[in-house]
Amino acid sequence: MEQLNSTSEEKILKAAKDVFMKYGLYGARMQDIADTAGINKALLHYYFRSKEKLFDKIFENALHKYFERINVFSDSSLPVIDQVFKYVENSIDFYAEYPKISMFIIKEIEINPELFHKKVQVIKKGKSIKMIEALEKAMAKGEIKKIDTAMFFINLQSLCSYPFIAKPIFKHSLKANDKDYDKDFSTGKLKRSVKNFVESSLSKK
Amino acid sequence: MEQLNSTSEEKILKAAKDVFMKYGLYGARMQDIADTAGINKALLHYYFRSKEKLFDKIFENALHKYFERINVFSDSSLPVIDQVFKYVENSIDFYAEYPKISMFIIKEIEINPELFHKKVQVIKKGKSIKMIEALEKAMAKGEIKKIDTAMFFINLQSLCSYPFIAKPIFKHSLKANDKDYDKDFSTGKLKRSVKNFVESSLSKK
DNA sequence: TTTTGCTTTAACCAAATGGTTAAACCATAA
DNA sequence: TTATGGTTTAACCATTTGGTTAAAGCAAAA
Repeated sequence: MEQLNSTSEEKILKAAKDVFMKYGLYGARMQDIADTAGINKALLHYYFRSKEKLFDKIFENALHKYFERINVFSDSSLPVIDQVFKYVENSIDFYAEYPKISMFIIKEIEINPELFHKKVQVIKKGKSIKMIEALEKAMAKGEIKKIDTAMFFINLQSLCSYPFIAKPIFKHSLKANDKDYDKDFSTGKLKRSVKNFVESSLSKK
Repeated sequence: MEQLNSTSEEKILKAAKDVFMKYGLYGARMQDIADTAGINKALLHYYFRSKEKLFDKIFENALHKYFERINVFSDSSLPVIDQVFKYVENSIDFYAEYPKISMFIIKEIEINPELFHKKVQVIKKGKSIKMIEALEKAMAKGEIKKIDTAMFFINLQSLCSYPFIAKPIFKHSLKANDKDYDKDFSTGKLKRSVKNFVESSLSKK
């Protein structure tokens, strides 16, 4: 659990990430973070003056990672559909690696919307979502079906991230059906089904 | 905020639901619940002996409501696709009314999986998901495409519930695109796009 | 070796937290 | 009117919480 080859500060950040993501700002306990990091509680306050300061760092990291991912969209010469395919692959790989990140952000927005808005303004600085822009261009050129791009974006995000968020529920619900969730739910299968959705949503025939 | 025409017990349950759903078991404060209910903190312990007992009641109610919904599937003489359409409508109406319910359950499973498993066993008693059974029957009869029913179920749940969970994020992300989220994101529009997904996933041609 | 400066700790502290208690309140029945 | 029994409260209590402090470790420079 405790990585020996890392500094106290790194151990703290790792532990804080885990504990804050599980319990949120209010639910998390400094003692819990200290124990998880395998260090003294006073050392937390030596490196990060307060709970809020430490949380801030974790939350900011999560926001950066999340919005970086959501806004990557290659502007290569490939057809838009293939670019969306690529986006789906990257997204699913990302959520497989950080399954709790979107829940964490959503939960904390609910509790402290002002903090979120302030921070996101810094991160995004008026940038709009590249994929939506690309889709609208392609639509204007008649390369894809006429669709509601915002709704398409919402659907896509739903398909890519909810399976990881709700894994614990699905695991239980589907087990009753005598299927092994972890076997059924390979990211490969998910990618294929989301790509099917993209295809039927965008492809003209 | 405080409903005058309700007993103290009802006021407490309503307040506890709100506070627990927002902060979780650990993050919630009894004083906060008392204040929200507009009553004395000692009265909480008069009606529900402890924080855990009160939480238990709220969590159980949520589980019941959630699994009741997820397993309703009419066995009328309609074609399966129409039945799935109906299911989509009901689901989206349900999540519009209780947008935080799935997040609440997911979060608490993460923290206390044993409690969840114990409670769900009581609620579900070996029942498997009716929709999946119906789809498999229809598939055997050749009425619909050959699909992975479990994955279809996951996709469907994702499309129906994530938009409500992630509303705060989407609201922000899409505003940059100069669109009014609440106007764009009517449940009507969502229903239509999810039905499109159902159609293209199940319909044979 | 001694000094310097960063790191880590044990022992505290004040405030907040879940929970208790005994008394006050208040409608109804005797 | 006066018991009666459920309801509500203020005043507490023990424990936990975030946070501080002063001293101890400890590696590298002098």
